[in-house]
This record gives sequence, C-alpha cells and structure tokens, in this order.
Amino acid sequence: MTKQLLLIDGNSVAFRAFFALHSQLGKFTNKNGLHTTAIYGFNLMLDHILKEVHPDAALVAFDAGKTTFRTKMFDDYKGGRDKTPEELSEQMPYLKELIKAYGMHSYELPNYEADDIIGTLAKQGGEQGYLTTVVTGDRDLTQLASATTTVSVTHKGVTEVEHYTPEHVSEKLGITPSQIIDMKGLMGDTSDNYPGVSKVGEKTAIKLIKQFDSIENLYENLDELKPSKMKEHLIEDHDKAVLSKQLATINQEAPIEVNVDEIQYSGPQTDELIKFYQEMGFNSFLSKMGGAQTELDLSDPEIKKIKCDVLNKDNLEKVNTLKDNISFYLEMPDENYHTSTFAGFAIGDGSNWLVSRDVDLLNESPLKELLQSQTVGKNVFNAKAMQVGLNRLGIKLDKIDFDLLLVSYLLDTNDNSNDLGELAHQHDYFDVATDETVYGKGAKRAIPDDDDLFFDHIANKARAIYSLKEPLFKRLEENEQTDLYTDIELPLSSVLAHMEIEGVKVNIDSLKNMGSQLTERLSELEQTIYQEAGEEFNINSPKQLGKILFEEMKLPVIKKTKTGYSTAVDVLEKLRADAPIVDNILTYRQISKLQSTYIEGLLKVVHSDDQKIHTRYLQTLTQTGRLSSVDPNLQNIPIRLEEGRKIRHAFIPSHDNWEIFSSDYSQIELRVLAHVTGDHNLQEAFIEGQDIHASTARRIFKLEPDAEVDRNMRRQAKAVNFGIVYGISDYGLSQNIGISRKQAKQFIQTYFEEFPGVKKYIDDIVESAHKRGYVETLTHRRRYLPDINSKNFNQRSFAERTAMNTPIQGSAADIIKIAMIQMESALKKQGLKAKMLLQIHDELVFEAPEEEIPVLEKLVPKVMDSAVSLDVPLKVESAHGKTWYEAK
DNA sequence: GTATTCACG
DNA sequence: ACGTACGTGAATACC
Repeated sequence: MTKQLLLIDGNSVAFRAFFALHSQLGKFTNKNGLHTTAIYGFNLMLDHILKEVHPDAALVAFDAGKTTFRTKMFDDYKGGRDKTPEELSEQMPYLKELIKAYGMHSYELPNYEADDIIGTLAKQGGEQGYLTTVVTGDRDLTQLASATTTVSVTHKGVTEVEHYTPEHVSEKLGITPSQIIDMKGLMGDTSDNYPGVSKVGEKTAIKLIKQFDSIENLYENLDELKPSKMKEHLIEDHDKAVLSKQLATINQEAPIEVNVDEIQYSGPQTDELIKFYQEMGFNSFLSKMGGAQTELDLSDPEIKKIKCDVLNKDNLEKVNTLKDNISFYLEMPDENYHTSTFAGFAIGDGSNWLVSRDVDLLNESPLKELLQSQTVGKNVFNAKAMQVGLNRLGIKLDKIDFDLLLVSYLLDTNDNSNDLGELAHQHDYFDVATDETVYGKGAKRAIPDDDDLFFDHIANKARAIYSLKEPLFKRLEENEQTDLYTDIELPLSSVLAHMEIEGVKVNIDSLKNMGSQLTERLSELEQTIYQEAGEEFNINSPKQLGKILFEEMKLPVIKKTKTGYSTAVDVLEKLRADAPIVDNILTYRQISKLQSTYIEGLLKVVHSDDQKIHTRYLQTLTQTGRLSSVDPNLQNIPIRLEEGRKIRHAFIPSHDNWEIFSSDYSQIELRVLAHVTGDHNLQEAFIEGQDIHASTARRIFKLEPDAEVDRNMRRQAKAVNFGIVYGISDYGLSQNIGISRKQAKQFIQTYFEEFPGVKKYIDDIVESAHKRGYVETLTHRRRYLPDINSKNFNQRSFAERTAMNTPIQGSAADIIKIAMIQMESALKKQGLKAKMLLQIHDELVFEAPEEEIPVLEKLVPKVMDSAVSLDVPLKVESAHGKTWYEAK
C-alpha cells in the first residue's frame, strides 16, 4: 500500500465552515456562550475526509500572522480585508484542541502562510513516496495538483469537496496546475488584493496562457499579438503581472521545522475527544462515538423501548395515577383534521404511558376532566389540530403548556416539518420514528393493524413531546422568544381553532348560478379562439398555446421559460395589439380561473351538514410569520377585477338579519416601515394623515409640499413604496412600472435622499443579517437567512432583500395576531354574538347581528389600532353588508 | 412530481 | 456581468 499524507489548510477550512454555518450562528454555542460553528463544521469535514483517506501522516497548517514574506514584496497584500469576526477568532484555540484530540499535528511558521507549509510538505511527501491529499477552501492551491498530490477544495458547505487532479484542473480550466500562477499573475486576485493586468479577467488570462504557456513567454513574444487595448494594458502592467505571479506562487521550499516522519497519524484519542465534545455540547458527535465501537451496525438506531398500557372502559382509573405535566397525542391520519377519522390516542406523564384506539374513551371520566382541566398542564404537537379534533368529540381542551410544533417553528422557520418524528430528529431526539416509516407513504399509507406497532409509535410520540419540552423552552428563552410564544402564538392557536370551527357560510345556489353563466361565456370564447387560430387546441396548455401563437401565427417571442415560450399575462399584454386572439385568450384565462379555482373549487369544500366552509390556517408555515390558508385558501378570493369580485356575493352570514363586517389596516407595512426606520419624513407623512403615495410622489419628483400630484406620478410613487418594502432593486422596479433601469435607479436614489432614515435602516439590517445570520420582527420572531453570505450573487441578493422585507412583513403579521387575540376576548367580554371568521393578512372579517354593527364599527378599529403602540398611528377602515361583496 | 399560470396581501 | 421585486395556494398540463 502506498503511504498517505493528509494536509489541511486550517484557516481556510475553518473560515469556510464558519460561513457555511453562519446562518446557524445563534444556535451553535456551547454552555459558556462560545460560538462553535467553525469547530463543528471542521469536525464534519474531518470525519468526511477520514472516510475517504486513511492517512499515515497528517498535519493541519495555519497562517502565523498578518505579515509574511509576501507583504514584504507587496505592502498591500491581503490589504483591505475585513477583520476576522470575533465569533470566529474566539474558536481558533478550541479548533486546535479538536485537532489534537483527533491525533493530528497543527503547525504554523512565522512569515509564511499555511499554503507554503502545505506546498513544502507535499513536495517532501512526494519525494518520500507518499500520496498526498490537500484539503482547503482556496482554489489557488490547485496549483499543487500533481501525479502524487490531489487538492480537495471544499464546495458548498465543508463536506462536499471537489478533487483536483492535474487532469481535473485541465478539464476545468484548460491549463496545467503549474500554469495557475501565470493565470493568477495576469488576472490578479481581489480577495488577496493584488492587481494583475487591468481589464484581464479569468477568461482572457486562460486564453493567453493557452496560447503562450507562461507569462515570461508571453512577454517575450508580445509581437505576435495584434495591436489592441489589451496589448497596451499588458505592456503597461508588465511589472504588476510579474509581481502578481510571484505572490500567487506557493513556496515549496519554506524553512519548516517539521518533516513527514514527525507527523505520523494513528487515529483519534477517544477519551480526549469525548471530553472535548462534552465541553462543546456536540451531542450528535458524542452519540456517533458510542456507535463507532459497533461499526457494523448501519441500521437505524434502535428506538428505546416504551412500556405502555392499553386503556379500555374498565381500567380508566389508571388515568388517575398520572401526575401534572401531561403529554397528549390524538392520531388523525388525514391532514384535514376537520374531517379526518380518529385512529387512537396516547397520554402520559413521563413515566406512565396509556394508549387506545377507542377515542370515545376520551369522553369518559376521568380522561375528559383531565383534558378540560384548567390546572393540569398539557403538552401536545399542534395545539390547533388537537383543539379542533377534540372539539369534534365534544371536548374543550384547556391549559396547553407546550406545543412542540409551534415552538419548533418559532425557533427556526426553515425546518418546519409537520411530522413529529422528523422534527424530533432535527432536535437530536431519536426515540421516535417518522410516520412514513411506520405508516408508509403514498397509496400504501395506512394505520397498522398490529397493536404493538401502532401503540408503540403513538406512545413514542407523546414521550418525544414530553422530552423535548424543557430543552426547547430553554432555547426559546435564549432567543427572547418566550413572550412571543406565550402571549401571541399559543393563544392565537385557540383563536384560530375557534374561527376554523365556526366556518363561513356559503350560498351554494349563487355559486352554481355564476358557474353556469361562466360556462356559457367560456364556450363562446372557445369557439372564437378556435376560429381565430384556424384549428382546435387546448387553450389551457401553455405548450399548445405557444405553438399556435409563436409558430403558426408568428407573433414575436417576448419571453421564454425553461421549457418553451412564456404565455404569461405580461407577455400577452404586449401582444394584444398584434392579434385579436390574444385578448380573447386573456379573457378566457381569467374566466376559466374563476370557474375552476373559485366556483368548482369552493363548491367541492362546502360541508354538506352546515353549508359552511371550514378552512385551515397554517400557523407554522410561512417564513415571515404570516398565516396561510388551505382547503380552501380563503386568503386569495378575487377582489381586484369586478368579474372575480362577484364571487364574494356567495359568502354570507350564517343567520338571518346578520351582516358581514370587515376591517382592514390601511398601509400597515409602510407604517411599520416608518416605525422601525425612525425616518422623520416618512413618520411625518403618517402623523399628518397624508396620502402616503402622493406624499412620496411629491418627494421623489421634487414637487412643492402642497402641489397637485397627477395619477401617473402617484402610481409610480406607489410602486416605489412597494419596492422599498420588498427589498428594492432597480430591475424589479423598472419591470413593475415599465421604465428603464436607469430611471428606476434614479428614483431609488432620490427616494433614499428624501428618506435617509429608510436608507440607514436598510444598510443596517443587511449588515446585521450578514453578521448574525438572521433577522427579527418587533416581537423577536426570527428568520434565519442561510444564503446571506453565499458566494452566489443571486442567492445572496435574494437573502439581502429578504432581510429587508421580513422585519416589515413579519412585524405587520405580529400586529394583526395580537389584535386577533385581543379581539376575541373583547367580543367575549362585551357579550357580543359577533364572530370573527377570517383573517386575510391585514384584514379581519366578522359576522354579526345587524344591531351589533354599530358596536363593531367602534370596537374593532379601536382594538386593532391599539394592538401595539408605534411611533406612527395605525389606521383601520371598516365596511359591512349583506354579503362579503357588499362589505367593501 | 415539476412547471406554468394566476388569484390574494 | 450577473439577473432579481416580498409572502402565499390551487388548478392544469405534461413527464
């Protein structure tokens, strides 16, 4: 066997690991508050690489300090770099401990960089018959690739590596490893801050090196190049090119004081490693070590056996032995808990677990009393589902303490699975399986007949809820999110449960009437379109439609999708003038959307027993804290176009002589923006009660404070206001209002001059997101942004826009949630019959007896206004009528 | 299951 | 030069 040498670029890998896990920075700390992202990531990388390479010798090289022989050659080498974040540098001493526990040597050498140590050792190794693997995050080290050296460059995170052999280098770049320094010499390096030849980037550099082999040869044969700007730059920057090549060249003759014989590797020192993991709080690595002894066991770790008793009518007194702090789980196999069957339940207190398939037992004493008790705390998974499910059995679940689903969502909106098992695993709790492994998936999914299997699974679920309560509550506290959970999300789950259970009444006949009218119009339009096209085709198929429009009728192609021509509205709008068929297609689309989604879709979900629609609000889905609505979605019922708006005629009160009453926040997101930015001018506009879009128009068009604003200016200003909330880009704004990018850029610049507070806020929030990896709303709702430090421009830009938008959209969501909770208790306190039915992001819809309408007109706006106190007033507008349509 | 389109805030 | 507006859900076609 050939001997193996492993050389790791310590700084570079630690840096990569740090930024790869940057979005998790808040979550990766040990008990002393030390950040552990880089250490954790480095450990992942080590484990990964040691699976591939079994080294006989290993060393991790570090940079010794800022000054090296390169800074002597060029003062500004690596100048202008941001200081290493404190959160990373504090990890370095511990990283070296980890390396030591792994049984590896660390080494650094004054005046030299880690690269040079690695280069020198790789060369030595090669001479002594070693095969060398270099691990780094820096692609420049690929110059070391050779017959005996492979350079593994970490890719996305730290465990994905790309192996550079000489063949791979030439495949990727078209040049040999030794020519990389020539390439770097010509193109320079912005991160190391050396210049190269101006206007020469990677592409040009490679072209030149392919032609001339090296910088030296290039300059000897410059005559071969035709006169060009590039040639002038080459002549002009000759010295820079030569210097940059020197800087890029790794020194393989560094005066290191170690040699390969002294860095022999014989595996990790288990005891020290365990101690280290304990200190760092790396439980997952610890548990892996336990498994490492029995290496052959690749199956799922055995779930710790649970002992549970099966309940029946005759042994219900067992429930009396349960103590406070109860975990309860009701299994509803269908997603829709309004209609799902009940498969069984589990209940327990941490030591005793009781299970049954017979949910009627829940209505028996003492189980029912326990569930309805206002003093015995219950822990669940999905409080809202439990409340709705139990309500169907005639039980009012009370005193919920802990909701595993809700708390997990608040801790990290990114991993919001609806499966208890999956979620538990994410929290490093493994004594419960996922539903998929026990119930199967797709058509095969079913509750098992085998009692042992089923009872164990649901008892495990109840136990998982119990076990995760303390650690997750602790993390809420660390994130300052306890109030958000206790005062907002948990009470809200009950409010939402009540709204869902109440449901909204639908006039089925009215829907059906509209449906038949639409059917008629559709068939007329269909005939016209077929005539205009000269053939029959499926108008709903973008593929077939594209063929007709762009191939047969030869209309100009405006936009393409991945799979063919785009036929989206904005494209068709532009083709309107070219052919009458386009207009008809647009109308057809609009009508058929109404027909299929709203008429047929809604009719499908009306409950036959009460002629009502019971939507489900998803409380743990969105990344911003908003709700979403499914089965059906009642948050996107048409309103903008009159034809669609008519659908709202079908939403009616559930009693005679009642009305629909609706209140919405006016401009809530812009008001939140004014509050969080503290921008004086924006705040002033709201405090003075101005038309905000007109006011913005006066500022960005530099009009007098009392000047008239024409419709077009107001429209453009409105788009700018929206743009600011969305995390503006000149391109997005230009597309939205059909102006050039340059004009859009000018608008944005003027906006920022006029609203400097907004500008500062945006800069600050983006910077803070880069640093902390997450952003927060008014109530400390948190959203992690894993891509905020991505190298990919698109991903990073998207994350930056999200960083601006989420605190705004999310705080608005916080506010209406608070209002909803206060609203429900206000209705109750005042003894009103009015019911809150729907929430549409900034709007609340109620039904109420006619005589209560005057009360609501005062009460609802009052509660909504005063939900929070901001530096600008909130404004609420109300309307009411016989149907939702008339409540406008 | 993925892509496209379109309804809402 | 890159190539984007923020957050959702449902219907349909097509693989």
